Amino acid sequence: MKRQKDVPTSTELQLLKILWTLGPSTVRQVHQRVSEVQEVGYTTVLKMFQIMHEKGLVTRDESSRAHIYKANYTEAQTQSSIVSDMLNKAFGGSKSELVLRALGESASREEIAEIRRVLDSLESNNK
Amino acid sequence: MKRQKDVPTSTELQLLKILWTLGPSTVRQVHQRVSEVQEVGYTTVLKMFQIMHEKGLVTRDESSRAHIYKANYTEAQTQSSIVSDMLNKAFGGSKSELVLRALGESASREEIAEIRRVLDSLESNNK
DNA sequence: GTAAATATACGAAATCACTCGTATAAAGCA
DNA sequence: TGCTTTATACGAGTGATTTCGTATATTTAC
Repeated sequence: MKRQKDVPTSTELQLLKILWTLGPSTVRQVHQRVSEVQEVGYTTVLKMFQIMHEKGLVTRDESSRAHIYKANYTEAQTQSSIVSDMLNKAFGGSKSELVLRALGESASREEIAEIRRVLDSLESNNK
Repeated sequence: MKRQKDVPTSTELQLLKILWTLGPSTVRQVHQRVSEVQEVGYTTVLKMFQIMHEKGLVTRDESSRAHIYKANYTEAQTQSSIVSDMLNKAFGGSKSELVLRALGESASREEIAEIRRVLDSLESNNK
């Protein structure tokens, strides 16, 4: 079996997003951010980071008392993993079908134009 | 919180795919299909369908002894749910970023052309 | 220098996904 | 008729995710 690098769960992704925004952060900093939106215990966030650390989703600097956590993959890398996983599981690898479902029903003229620009740029790069 | 209709798990998706291919089927029929690829107990598949029935992912006809299960959503509807869920969780709703990640690195000229055709067709329909 | 605040570690509970074994009932057949 | 096959129901166990409380250590503040 081809072993896909583990895709982060929803909760993990939520925390990673904060790390991508704030940069390397302490648990307290991240907890404060999460708390603006949702009530959650400090130790819950701590535990999540410990687990994410075990999984290799984050690295940490333990040199000060409050450990500093850092995302181990960029947002782009993580998004690529997620899409690739979904492409295999739900679309039989068909990228055009994925795009069709992403846009179907609700694509604005704006969004379509934006995607054309993405295609143009990909095509000129991959000469 | 906006309640997203529940997205099927990987295992559920695997069984749904078989229903989409075979049409309404008994547990035995689906189990036979799954067994071609992977060893799994009959009652495991049965239980999965019972759970999927509770969740509303499938309906069933109980008029004969062997119940006949039927996917409650089309493959296209399910793919749309999955993409929409992912779009929210990982891409902040940005469809163009999703496309970029789906294609980045590994898009063939072929695939890009196919996606252009999808865009053309969407644009002519949504006049 | 002692009390309060703040840090990590750890264990445990709740829930879900997935697995299967066993009980029981219905059908098929010799 | 009675035995084998085949169906559903149900309970339970494992592993992963997410939650938090408590223990303990360190730092800060008075």
